[in-house]
Amino acid sequence: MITLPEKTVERLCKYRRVLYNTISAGKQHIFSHELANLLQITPVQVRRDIMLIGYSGTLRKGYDIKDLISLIGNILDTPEGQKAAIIGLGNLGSSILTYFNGKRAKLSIIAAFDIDPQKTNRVFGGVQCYPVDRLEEVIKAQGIRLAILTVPANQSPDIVEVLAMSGVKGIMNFTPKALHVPDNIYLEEYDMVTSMEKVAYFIKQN
Amino acid sequence: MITLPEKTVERLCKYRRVLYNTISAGKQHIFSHELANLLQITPVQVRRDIMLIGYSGTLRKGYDIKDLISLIGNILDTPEGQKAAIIGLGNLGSSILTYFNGKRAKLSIIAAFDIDPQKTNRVFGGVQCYPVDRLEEVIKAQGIRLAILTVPANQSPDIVEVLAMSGVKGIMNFTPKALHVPDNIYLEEYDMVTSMEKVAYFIKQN
DNA sequence: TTTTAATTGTGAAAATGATAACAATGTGAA
DNA sequence: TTCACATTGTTATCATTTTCACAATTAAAA
Repeated sequence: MITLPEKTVERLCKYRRVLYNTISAGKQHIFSHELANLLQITPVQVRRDIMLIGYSGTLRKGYDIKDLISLIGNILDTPEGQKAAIIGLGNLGSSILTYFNGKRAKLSIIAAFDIDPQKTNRVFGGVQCYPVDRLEEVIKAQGIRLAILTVPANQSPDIVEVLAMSGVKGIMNFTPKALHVPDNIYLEEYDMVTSMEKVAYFIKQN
Repeated sequence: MITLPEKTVERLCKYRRVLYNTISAGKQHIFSHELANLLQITPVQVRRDIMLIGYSGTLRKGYDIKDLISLIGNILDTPEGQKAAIIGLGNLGSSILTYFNGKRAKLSIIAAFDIDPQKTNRVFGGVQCYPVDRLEEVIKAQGIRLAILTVPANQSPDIVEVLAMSGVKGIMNFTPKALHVPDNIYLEEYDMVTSMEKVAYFIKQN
C-alpha cells in the first residue's frame, strides 16, 4: 500500500470517529456532503480522500458506512493493536494517560516511566510505572513502538536516544523542546504553548 | 501589517523561545544556521521567515538576538497581554491550566469554568473557577478573547455558541469533536487522539 | 419508458509551503 | 590594501494540499 498524505491520514481518523456515531444512529449510507458537514470540511475533500484509499461509493446512495469504517481500520490499525509508552508521569503525563486509554481499541498505553521513586513500581490508571532506567528493557520486552514524551524539556534529548535504541518508531513530543530524531522515527511535535500563541496571533490580526 | 503564513507564525513562537535561552547563555548574535539547528529545520527557512517579518541581519555577524526577540514580540503579543479562559476543569483541563500558566508573559489563563458545583467558586492554580452559566457575563467583563475547550465532547456545540456571543475570537479545541465556528473566530483543533493515530499509521507504514 | 436531478470520481488549476540556487556584500585574513 | 569566503536576502523551483469544474452515471420522478 502506498503511503497516504499526512493530512489525509488525519482526516481518516476523524471520518472513522464520526462514522461510528452515525452508524449507532441507525444510518447505513452517507453522502460526501454529509460527512463533510460533520467535520466542517468540503465534500470534495471527502471524496478525494476516499478516492485515495481506493474505495468507491454508490452513485446517489453514497458510501456504505460499515465498509468505510472497516477499510479505514485496515489502513490505520494493525491487527494486534499498537502499544505505546508514556515517559514522564507528572501532572500533564498522568492526565494524558487517563484521558487517552480506552479511547481507541487498537492503540493503548501499556507502560509508564518516571524517575520519581514515589511513582515508580506503582500502577496508575491501570498502567504499571517503571523507573526510567528500565526504559530499554521494558520497551523491548513488550514490543512497544510508540512513545509519548511528557518529561521536563531538559531531559528529552537523552531519552530520545534510548528510545531509538529500544526500537521505538514514533514519538509524540509534548515537551516544548524541538527534538532531533533519526530518520526512521516519525516525530509529531505537539506543543500546546506554540499553538496557543498562534491562536493569539490570529486573534490579534483579524 | 500583512498576515503571516500560519507555519511562519508557529516557527516565530519557537524562535523566540530558543532565543531567550540563547541570550541567557550570553550570546548577542546568532546565525541562521545556528537557529536552524536548535529547531531542527533548515537555515533557508529561518532566513525566509525573518525576511517575511521585515528584519535584516548583519552580514557575517548574523541576527541581533535582542532585536529579533523584541520584533517577534511586537508581532505576536499585544501590549496589554491576551487573556484566556479554560472551559472544563476535568483531569485534562486542570493539568493544562497548571502546565500553561506562567509559560508566556503576554498570554495567560485568567478564568476557568465548570458545571460541577464541587469545583465552582473555588480557586485552582491561582485561577477562579466559575459556573458555566456565568460564561458570557465573566468573559465580557474580563475582556477574554481566547477560549480553551476541555469539556466532554457532547457539550461543546452549545458552549461555542455562547463563546461566539461573548466576544471570543479564538478557540483551542481539545475535545475530539470537530467544531463549527463562525468565520470571524480562529479555531485550532488540538486533538491528541487523532495525532496519536496518525503517528501509529506512519509507524505501521515504514 | 424517458427525463430530471443528484451525486460520484477525477483531471486541472490554484494556493500554500519548503527547498535550491546564487548574487550581493562586507568581514577578517594576508 | 586586496583577497577569500562566509553569510545574508531573494528569486525561482519544487512539493504538498486544497479547490474548481465537469463528465459520467444512475436513482427516482414523471
